[in-house]
Amino acid sequence: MVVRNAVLGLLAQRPRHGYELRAAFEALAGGEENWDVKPAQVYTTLTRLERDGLVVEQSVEQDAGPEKRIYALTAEGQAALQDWLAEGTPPEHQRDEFYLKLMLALVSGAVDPYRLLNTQRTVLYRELHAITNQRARTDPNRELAKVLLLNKVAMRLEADLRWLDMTEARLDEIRRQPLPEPEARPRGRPRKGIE
Amino acid sequence: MVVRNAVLGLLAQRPRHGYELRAAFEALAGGEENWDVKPAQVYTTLTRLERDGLVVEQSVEQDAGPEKRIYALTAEGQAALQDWLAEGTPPEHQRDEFYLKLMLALVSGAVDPYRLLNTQRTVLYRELHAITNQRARTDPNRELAKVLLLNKVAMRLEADLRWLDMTEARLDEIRRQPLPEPEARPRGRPRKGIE
DNA sequence: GGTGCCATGTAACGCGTTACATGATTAT
DNA sequence: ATAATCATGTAACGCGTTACATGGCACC
Repeated sequence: MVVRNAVLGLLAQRPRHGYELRAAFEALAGGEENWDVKPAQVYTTLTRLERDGLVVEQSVEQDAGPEKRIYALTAEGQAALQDWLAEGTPPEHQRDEFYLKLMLALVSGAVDPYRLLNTQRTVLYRELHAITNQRARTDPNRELAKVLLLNKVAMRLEADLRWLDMTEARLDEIRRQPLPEPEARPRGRPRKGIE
Repeated sequence: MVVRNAVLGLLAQRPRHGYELRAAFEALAGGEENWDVKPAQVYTTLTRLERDGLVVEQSVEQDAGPEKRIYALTAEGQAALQDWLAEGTPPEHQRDEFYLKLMLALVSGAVDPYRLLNTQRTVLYRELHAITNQRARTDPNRELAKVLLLNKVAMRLEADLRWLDMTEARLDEIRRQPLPEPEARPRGRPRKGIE
């Protein structure tokens, strides 16, 4: 969904061909080490967008090199882009992988939960360190956008690290708790009216 | 990937059938309002896990009701689970949707970036408010795990809100900057040796 | 008899990845 | 030559969603 709309946004700026879209996307998203879009995705996305009438193949250029299929936004495409930009962006799912992993470690008993927390702390610290270094090497006068992105990532990592400490302090309490057993719910009794 | 491994974790605790897995997963992950796994995903996941030898169909029970196909972990499945739990969890992609949206608003000129920031601030505040209320209604003695999850989400939202303020303060500077134009790169000249 | 829960699936599609395949141009 | 960049795709698969389909049981 994000890539699809990003393609629309870049075509709103000016018509482009697939290869160019890929490069432009990665430049905006913070470089290929951060968000690597595969060619296959770009071309299939363009095919679907054309099929859905959000984009048209404007022309095929060929100036000393391979042919370039140039796409442009349609009115429908412009509208779709505007809708997407106007919408609020839902805080990308609290489908939290690490939290679940910790819970599964507790119920399955397969690994030591304290080891899990320590491993994760190391991962986050390393990542934070890498991000901080990268930020220090980035010139805020020429690449302010990138610095802002790095700040966002760093702030999230710091929040997650604080959470790890908090959670470790409470871990013994969680272990003493019975974990939720949903199959204990009574059968066949409607429960809608209660809530 | 997460659901797949979560299924392994729940089967490590004890053999279960699909419907039961779904309920158990949602109980662990913080309720269906937070992470809703569709039946289709559970059953297709089980099929693939069985095909890959991580899980076997142990038996088919039928005690006064529909039949239940009960699955159990294999040794391979146990090993796969342990690998997953032992691995660090990569900080789920800095593929940040809102950041990209903001950049696209700037390059496409389709909407006012300040409006974007304000909309997002409202979204995050509302979400934070909802989470805080939910946390206040949750008994930390009976559902400590859920409280911890809510804390994590709240801490991230607070970090994102602080970032929004920071970014708004810098927005005029970003607007004055030329955005990266990757197609300005010279053609056909190798660039690996430079980096 | 209707509603709602228990329990199982299939089909079709979107998004994303990996691997494969082709062919032109340009720098060394 | 050969390596790298420019430029386009197809095929197969995994994950996830929506929609559809089936059937038994329990409660009112």
